[in-house]
This record gives sequence, C-alpha cells and structure tokens, in this order.
Amino acid sequence: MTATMADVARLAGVSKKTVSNFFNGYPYMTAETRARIESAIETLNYRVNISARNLSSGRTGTIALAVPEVAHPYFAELAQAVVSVSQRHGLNVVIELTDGDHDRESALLRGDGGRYVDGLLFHPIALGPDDIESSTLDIPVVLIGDRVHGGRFDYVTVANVQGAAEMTRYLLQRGRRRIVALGMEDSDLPTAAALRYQGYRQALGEAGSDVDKVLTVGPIPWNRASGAKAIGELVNAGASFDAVFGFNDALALGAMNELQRRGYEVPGDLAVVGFDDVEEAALAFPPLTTLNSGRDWIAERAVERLAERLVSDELKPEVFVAAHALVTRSTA
Amino acid sequence: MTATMADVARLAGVSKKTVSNFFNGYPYMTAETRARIESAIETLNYRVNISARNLSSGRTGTIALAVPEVAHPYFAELAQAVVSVSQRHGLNVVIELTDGDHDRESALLRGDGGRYVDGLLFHPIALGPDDIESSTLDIPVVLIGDRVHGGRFDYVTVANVQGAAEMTRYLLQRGRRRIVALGMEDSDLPTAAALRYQGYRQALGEAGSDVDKVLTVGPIPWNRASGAKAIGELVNAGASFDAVFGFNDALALGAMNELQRRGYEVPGDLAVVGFDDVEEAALAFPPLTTLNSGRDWIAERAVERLAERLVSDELKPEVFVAAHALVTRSTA
DNA sequence: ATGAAAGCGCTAACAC
DNA sequence: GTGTTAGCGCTTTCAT
Repeated sequence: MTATMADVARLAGVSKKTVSNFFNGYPYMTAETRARIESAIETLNYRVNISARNLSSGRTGTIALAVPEVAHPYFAELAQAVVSVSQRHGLNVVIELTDGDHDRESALLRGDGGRYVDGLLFHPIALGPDDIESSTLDIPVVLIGDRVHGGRFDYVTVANVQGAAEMTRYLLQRGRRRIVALGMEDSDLPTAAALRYQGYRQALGEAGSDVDKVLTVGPIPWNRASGAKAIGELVNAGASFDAVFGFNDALALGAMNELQRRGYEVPGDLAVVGFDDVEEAALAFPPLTTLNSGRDWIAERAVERLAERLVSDELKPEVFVAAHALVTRSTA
Repeated sequence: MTATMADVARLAGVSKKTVSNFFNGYPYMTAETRARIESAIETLNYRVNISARNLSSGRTGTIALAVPEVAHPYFAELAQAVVSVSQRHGLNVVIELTDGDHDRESALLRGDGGRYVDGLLFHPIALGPDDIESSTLDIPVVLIGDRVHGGRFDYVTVANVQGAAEMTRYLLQRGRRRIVALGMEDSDLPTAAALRYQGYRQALGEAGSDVDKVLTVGPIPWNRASGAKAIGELVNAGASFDAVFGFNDALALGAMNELQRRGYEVPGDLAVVGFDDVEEAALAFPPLTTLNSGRDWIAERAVERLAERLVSDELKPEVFVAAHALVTRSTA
C-alpha cells in the first residue's frame, strides 16, 4: 500500500536507479527528469524506506550515545552537543540509558541489541578498564568520560587531575586551608572521583599541607541531594572547614544550598566551588566558581572521531584530553 | 566478512529459520539445538543485522522524540522519562533537535528524512494548529506539549490555564496583590505563554483585580538568563510589585537570582513562584514554590499512546491532559 | 544521463 | 520442533 521507489519510477517513466539518484543528490539529471520525479513523489506521497537503504548500503546513518542518564545537567548538555554536532554530520543519534549499571554497560559492549547503529559513543561509569578491553563489539567505539584510559579504544576525556589540582591551588591561594573534598573516592581505578581526589591531594602536597581525612567525603550519586546531605552530616559532626570543593557542580550546588539553609554565608563564611561548569552553575545564587572541563569540545571531538572511524579503519587508538579553564565567579 | 544468520545456521547444522527463532525468543526448541546455536554465535561473534530485520518485518523498533533542545532541564527530564519508558516497551529513541525552528519542525511533519522510525513523539513550539493539521506524515504521531490542540493527532498536554489560575489564586490568598506575569504572551494562539497568561488573568478577574500591563512581561526564550534580564529591567523601570510568577521554573529561578543579587529577600520582600517543577526548583535557595505540571505522566502517556498506535490504526485522536499539583516550598 | 539485474540479511507463511 | 521459499525496497555494478 505504501509507495515504493519502483512506483515512483513507473509513474515518472524512469528507472528505479534514476529515482535513487534523485534522493542521493546525484547531480547529473535533466531538469525534465527531475521534475517528473518530483511530481510523482508528490502525488504518491512517497518517502524513502530507510531500512531498505540501510540493508542495501550496509550503513544505518545512526550512532548510539550511551550515558547513565540524560536528565542530569552534565549529560543533558553533553547530549545536546552530541546530537547537534551529529546532525551536522548527517548522523542520527539514539540515546541509550545505562543507569550506571554494570550489566547494562557490559551489554552494550557485547552488542546485545544486535547491529543497529554504525558506531557507539559511550560514557561508561560502572566498567573498569578490563571490562572495556574485553569488548567484543565490532563497530567503532569512542569512549567519553572522566577516566583516562588508553586501551584499544579512542578516549575523549577530561583533565581530571590537573583540573582538580588547579582548583585546589586556587582555593589555597585565596587563603582557604581546610578544604572539604566532596565526592572523593580513594581508589586505584581511574574514576573521575579518584582522579579529582588525586589532583586535590597533589595541590595540598605542593602547599605542604596534609589531607585531613575528616574533610574527604564521597557521597554517591553525584547530585545535589547527596551533596546537601553529605555536607549537612559533616556540619553535624562538628567538622571545621573553610571551603568546599564539590567534585562536580551538582554536589557543590547541593552543598551550598544546604549551608545557606543553615545560615552560613557564601563566600563570606565558606567558599564553595564546583567542577564542570554546567549552565546552572552560572545561574546559582551566588554564581558558582567552577572549572570548565571542556564538555562541548569533548562532544564535538568524540563525534568527529567516530565519524572518521566510520570511514576509515586504519586509525590507531588515541586519547584526547580536553582543555580546562577556571571560571571564577562569586563563591570563592 | 561479517557473519550472517546463514553462517550461524550452517555451523550449527540447522536452518536459518531456527536461528531466527532463537533470536526472537521462540520457546519451542530443544536444549540441544539451542546450545549448538549459542556456540555457533559465540565462535562467529555473530550479531543480528537489525537493518535486515527492519526491512523484512516492516518495523524499525525505533521512535523519534523531537524537541527544541535537550539541554533545557524540562526537556532533559522529559527525554529521560521518554527514553526510559520506551526501553521498557522495547523501543529505541532517536532524538531530533528542532531548535524551535519553524522550518525544521515542518520538515519533521513532512517526513523529509525518509521513513526511518515507526512513530514520532513531537513537542512543537513554532508550529501553529494549521501547520500541524497539514502534516503529510504517514506514521503515527503523538503531540506533546503545552498547547491544547485537538486536531487529527493525539495530544498529551499540560493543564495550562487551570494550573496558572491555581498558582495565581495561591499568591492572592497569601496577600500578594501586584503579581508580575513573567513569560506572558498576549495571543490567540494556544501557546503555553498565552494559556498561562489566560489562567493568570482569570484568577485576577475572580478576585476582582485588574491586570496591570506594566506587570506583564514576555521574555524569550524561557530560560534563566532572560528571566533575570526581564525582572531587572522591570526593577530599573521603577515598577512596584510584591510577587513574580515565572511561567516556567527557569524564568522564576532567573528572576529570583537577579532579585537576590539586588538585595531583595525572597520571600520576605517578594514572593517568587514557577511552573513545571523541574528538579532544580527543589534545590534552589530558597526552594522554589512551583506547580508540578505532570511531566513524567506526560512522557509515559505519550509513549504508551504511540505504542498503542504502532499496533492499531483504529484509534481516534484523543487529548490527554496531565493532572497538576501545587508544590509549596519556601518562596511564596 | 539512465537502465537492468543482482543481492543486502533477515522474517513470514506454510509445510513437514 | 524445524525446514523451504519468497520476498521486503533499496543500492550497486555494469552497461549503454
């Protein structure tokens, strides 16, 4: 019942190939032919069947973006950038939600859903390097994320250690001495939490300060609610501190919110800083000092790298590290 | 070079059909056969070619979600809910960004990209009822949004007029008399802006108050920056008011931020309320009083309705209006 | 600048 | 429970 290319060809009095040429922008065609085809398409209300094209051409024109969630501001802004760049490259993007779940992340690298995209942009958070190396997926994959990895896959990543060190140094320069590391993780795995914590320790070390374990707390997940909760508990426990370094903006914003609620002045009584520079950081009250971790560049680089891999399989794996920049606003 | 189902069948010593059965969860199969197939899949590292399945079955198992942008908290949370519900229904979601652009929204309803999804979930903001009625798309479409429309398509929508009236009444009850309508649009088109403004006027009318045009401003786009800017200009112009009703949370939050920056106390000097109840409303300082407009229900209802339409084409167009609820927090 | 024929890898209908 | 046969609607190659 739905019209096919053959129907269009018949009505226009040309061959299927010519209609196909029309849709694929093949330039050599008489205006006459073109007009007949256009009119046939119009009267039949014809649309190219992309499934047929995909089977025939061996490509889908679609990539998957796999993230833990998309409601989180960081991932929402990442997804926006990814989809937007992809559209410019003529690629569709399907969103896969992993929920940060180990099994769902593994399933992606096993290609459990079947072969339905040309490539995968993947921001894992539950998988370790070994899980990742053991992938059996046979389409191009570009990893995005906080971790520096550098195995069989391309990796587009944040300068976690340097960024966190820079932010910590900034606080130290401003005279802050007792800095809460909110979101830390003491692990050898290259997670964002561990790497940012490493940068924090490094900067303290340079300054000749010791890490006070009382001030290092690791709320999970990294959202406002857990930031608020963790800092509240720290205050309740009687900890003394003069700055809070949230390992992402949500943690920092949640903490700031809770501290204000308890009557502290920011930055008068306490400095609060974040990491990532999501949009809401600029619009908080007061506007949050944070670190731009290069999210848009990451999205663009990752899509472009994947697009290159779609075309060539000669590429050696590379690690791309985004530039970062301190964004000083009002909270420190 | 990539293995096909025929290769698997050959290696397992069964027919293609049996392998197909395996992948489609057909239950009647000896454990023996199943094991042979599994082992063949393993050794060949075989993945189902979804393009071939799609062509053959006439379905893609994918729907498109078309929104102006996905970085905006409202749409990010909507997308999260849509993708999550869709996954439960075994559907993939590709995100289409329209940027609120009239041409790009029209293109979607013309099916310009070809037939690549089974259905479309569409949140238009630039199209009028006429544009929408003139769609030539021949796949199921479910419209989402602020506007109550009710034409050839299903519509899942927010109770704009009632919600805005309820919020305005609430402010009046709390003794606020000069309420800024931030985001209003004086139009006959059923836009969110016009409908919420209509609710605002209605509540004022019930209370015997007149609308003071000075207090109705319509910043665009509906984000924090324009909310901040608009309220700043109002203050600069010397307007006197005791409450701000932001027609979405971003406007309200931006306005609150700007007012705090200028030294006003919220809610002491001024009440501020929003609309939508995005996550950040709860986490602002102070937490924003707003109206839950039923976003998650909308996502769920829309996906389910689309899923129903994928199966049956006997359905008459319906309008589904989400329940709303006042969420009283600290700002009014 | 356009046509003819083959085939992409699967599912569907029906047979056994 | 499993096999056989036909396509699904395009793109591709090669010809003209």
